[in-house]
Amino acid sequence: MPKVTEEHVAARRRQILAAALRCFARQGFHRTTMQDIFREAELSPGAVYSYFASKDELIAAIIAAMMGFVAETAALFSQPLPDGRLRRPGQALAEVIERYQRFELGTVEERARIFPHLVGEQQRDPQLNAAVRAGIERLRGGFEALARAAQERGELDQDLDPEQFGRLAISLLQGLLLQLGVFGAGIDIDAYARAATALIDRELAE
Amino acid sequence: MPKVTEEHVAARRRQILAAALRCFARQGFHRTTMQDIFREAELSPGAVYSYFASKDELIAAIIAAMMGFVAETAALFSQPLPDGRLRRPGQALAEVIERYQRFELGTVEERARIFPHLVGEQQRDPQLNAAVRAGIERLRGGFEALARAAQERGELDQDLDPEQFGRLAISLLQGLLLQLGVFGAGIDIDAYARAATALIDRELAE
Amino acid sequence: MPKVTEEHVAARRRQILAAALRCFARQGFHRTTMQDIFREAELSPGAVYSYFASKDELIAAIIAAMMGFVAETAALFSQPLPDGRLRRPGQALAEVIERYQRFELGTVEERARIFPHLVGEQQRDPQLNAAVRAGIERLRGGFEALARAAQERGELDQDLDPEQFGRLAISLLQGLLLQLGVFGAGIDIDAYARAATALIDRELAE
Amino acid sequence: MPKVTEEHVAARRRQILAAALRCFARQGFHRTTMQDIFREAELSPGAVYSYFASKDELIAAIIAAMMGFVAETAALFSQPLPDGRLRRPGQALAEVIERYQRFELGTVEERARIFPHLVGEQQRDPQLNAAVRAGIERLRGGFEALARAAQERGELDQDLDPEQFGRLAISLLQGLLLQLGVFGAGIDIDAYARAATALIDRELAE
DNA sequence: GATGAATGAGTGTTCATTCAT
DNA sequence: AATGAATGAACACTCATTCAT
Repeated sequence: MPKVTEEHVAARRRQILAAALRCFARQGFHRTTMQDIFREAELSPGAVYSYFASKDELIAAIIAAMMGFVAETAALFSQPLPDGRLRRPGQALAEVIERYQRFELGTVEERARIFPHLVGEQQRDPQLNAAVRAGIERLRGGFEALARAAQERGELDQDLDPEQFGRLAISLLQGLLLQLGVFGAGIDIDAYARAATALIDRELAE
Repeated sequence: MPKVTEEHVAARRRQILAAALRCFARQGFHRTTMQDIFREAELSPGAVYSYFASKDELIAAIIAAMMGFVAETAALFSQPLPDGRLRRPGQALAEVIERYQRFELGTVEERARIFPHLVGEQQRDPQLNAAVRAGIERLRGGFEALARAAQERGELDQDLDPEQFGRLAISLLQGLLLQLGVFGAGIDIDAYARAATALIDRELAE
Repeated sequence: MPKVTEEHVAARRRQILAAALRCFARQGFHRTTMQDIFREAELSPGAVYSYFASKDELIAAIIAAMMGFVAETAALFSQPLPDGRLRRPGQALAEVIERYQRFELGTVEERARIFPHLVGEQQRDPQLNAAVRAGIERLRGGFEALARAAQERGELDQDLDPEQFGRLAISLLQGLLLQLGVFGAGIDIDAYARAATALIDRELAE
Repeated sequence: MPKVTEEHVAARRRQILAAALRCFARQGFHRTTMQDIFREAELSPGAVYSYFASKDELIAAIIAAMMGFVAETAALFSQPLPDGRLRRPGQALAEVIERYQRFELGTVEERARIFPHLVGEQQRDPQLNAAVRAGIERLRGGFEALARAAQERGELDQDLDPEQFGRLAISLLQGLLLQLGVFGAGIDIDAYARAATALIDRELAE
C-alpha cells in the first residue's frame, strides 16, 4: 500500500504547489501569506506544512521547477535536428518559447508573472543567484554555439559577436516574460516568436 | 524664505529617495524595512514620514522617477537627427542605453536591481500597471515608428513586423537590466549595446 | 478473555508510560511533543490516544506513580523494625533513598530529571498541588514522628524542633534528586545517603 | 540627555523583567505566553521586544540574575567574620537564606516558584547546565571549606565527609525553595533556617 | 520641525487532538 | 482495534506607522 501513499503525497504536493504558484503569480512571494496559500489549496496550515517545511521551501520548489525547465531546454540545443544540422539560433529561440508554453506548472501567464519575483529573489540570495547564473549561462552558451555554427554555415552575419549574440537571445526571452506580465493576454506570443526568429535568423540577402 | 524651504524640502526628499533606492536595490521593496531606510538616510522615522507619507509612497516616487526616464526617452525618438533624418532603430536603442547609464538616480546597477521589483509591483497595482503599460507602449511605439521610417528608407527588412519589432527592442532593453541584476559588473554594457545595434540595424547585404 | 485484554491494556499503558517518561526526562513536559512520544513508543497517535485521553493525563499518570511511591514509603515509617523499635530518622532517610533507587518506573536518573518538572507542574495545578502537599506532609510527618521517638529514646538532640526536622529531611531527599538532575552520574548516591544518615543520626558525644 | 534615556531603558528593563518573573512564577516558562508578559507589563509586544530580543533572552536574563546571586553568595564564604574566624557552616547557611530573602528581584515566593523551572531548563541546555554546575560547585566548595575549618577548630564532627557535607547543605537550600513552591507562606523560613543551622552546627556535647 | 519610544495588527509556524478509513 | 492525514487554535515575533515631547 505504499504506492497509494506515495501517489497521494505526490498529488498533494502538486496541489499545494499549484495553489502557491497562483498566489505568488497574483501577489508576489512576499505579499502572499501562508493563509492565502491555505485558502487557495483548500487545506489547513498543518496539512500544507506536512508537505513543505516552510514558505521558503515552497518558493524554492517552484524556482527549482523553473530552473529545471531552463536546464532541460539548454540541453536540447546541442542535439542536432533530424537532418543532422544544428538549429539556427532563431529557430532555437522559437522552440524555447514553444516549450515554455507547454510547461507543466501553472499557466503561461502565471509563470510569466512569477518571473520578476524570481529575479528579485535571486538578487539577494547568493545560492539562488549562482543557480540562476548557471542556468542563464548554459542557455546563453547554447545560443552562442548555435550562432557560431550558423556563422560557419554562412547563415549568420560574421560581424555579430557570438557571445553578446547569446545575451541578446536571452533578452528576447526575458523580455517576452516581462511583457506578458505587464500586458497579459495583450501579447501575441506566436507573433512575438515569429518576429524574434525573423530578426535573428534573417537571411543575408546576397 | 519659501524658496529656501522648498529647496530644503527637495534636498531632503532626494536624500531620502537615494537612501531608499540603495536599500531597495539591496533587498527589494518588501524585505527592506522602514528602519533600514531610516538608518541609510541617517534620519529619524518622524523625519522621513514628514516627507513621504508611507513606504508605498516612497516606492511610488522611485517608480515615478523611472517612468519619467522612459517618457523622456520616448519623446526623444520623434525628434530628427541634425541631418534631418530619424534615427535608425538600433541607433535609438544604443541611445537609450547611453541615457540609462547617465540617469541621475542611484547607480547603474542599483537601478537595474530595482527593475524586477518594479515589474513585480506593477503586476498587482492596476494604477501602476496602467502607467507602466503606457510607458512601454510609448517607447515601443517610438521604435515602431523608427522601424517604419527605416523600412521606407530601405534600411530595414520589409518583412519585419514593425509592431513586434518594437516589442523586441523593448525586450533587448529589459533583458539588459535583468542580466545586470543577475551578473552585475559581469555584463559589458557597451559591448551589449553594440551587439544589439548591430543585430537590429545590420544592413541587408545586397 | 477479559483477563487477557486487561493485561494487554495494562501492558500497553506501561509501554506508553515508559516511553513518555523517557521523553519527559529528556525534554521536560512542555518541550516533549506527542509526536516524540509516538516515536519513542513506536505507536501511532490513535493507539496512544486510545490508552490516554490527553497529554495531561499522561503527565498525571506519571506524577501519580511517583506520588504513590511517596505514599508507600511514608507508610513504612510507622512500622517498627524487627526489634520493635522505630527507625532512627537518618536510617529512615537511607531507606527512602534505597527504595527510590529500586523504584520500578524508568531509571534513577530519569526519575530525578522529571522531578523538577513535576514540582513546576504542581505549582499551577491546585489539585496536583494538594496531592503533592499531602504526600510531602505525610512523609514529613513520618520523619517528625521518628524524630520524636528518637528524642524520647535520647538518640536525638532535644533542642531540634521535630516539625522543622522533618522538613530538613525532606530537603535532603529533594536536594538529592535535584543534584542528580544537574550532575547526573557525578553524584555518588550511596555516599550521599551515608553522609545524610550520619548528619541526622550522629550521636551526641557525651 | 543620554542620562534620561539610559535610566529610562534600565527602568523599562526592570519593569519588564519583574512582569516576566511574576508570569514565570505563576505559570512556568513554557506556559507563560509573551501575551501574558505584555499584559502583566502593560506594554505592547513591540515595546517589550525593543528591550529583550526574545522570550529566551528574557528567561536568560532572569536566570542570569539568579546565578549572580549564587556567585555573590559563594564569594562571601571565604571572607572571615569580624572576629577573624570563618563562619560555621550552619551559620553560613542561615546567611544564605537571609540574603535570599533580601534579593532584589521579585518576591521570595516568586523566586522560589521559578526555581524548579530553572532546574528543568538547565537539564536540556548544556550551556545553562554548565553555569548551574559551576554555581552549585562554588557554593558547595564554600560549605566544604567551612566544614573543614570547623572540623579543625573541633566544632564539627570529624566523621562527616566534608565533600558530601557540602552537598547536604546545598540540599537544605534547594529543599527550602522547593517547599516554598509547594507550601508558599505555609513555610516559616526563619524557623527552617534556625533548624537547619541547629542541625548542622550543633555542638558535640563533650 | 524633529525625535524615537511605543503601538498592535498581522506573519510564519507548531502541535495536541480527531476521525475517516 | 489501529492508523496517520488532517485540523485549527495558539504561539513567538515583526514592522509600518503614530504622537507625546
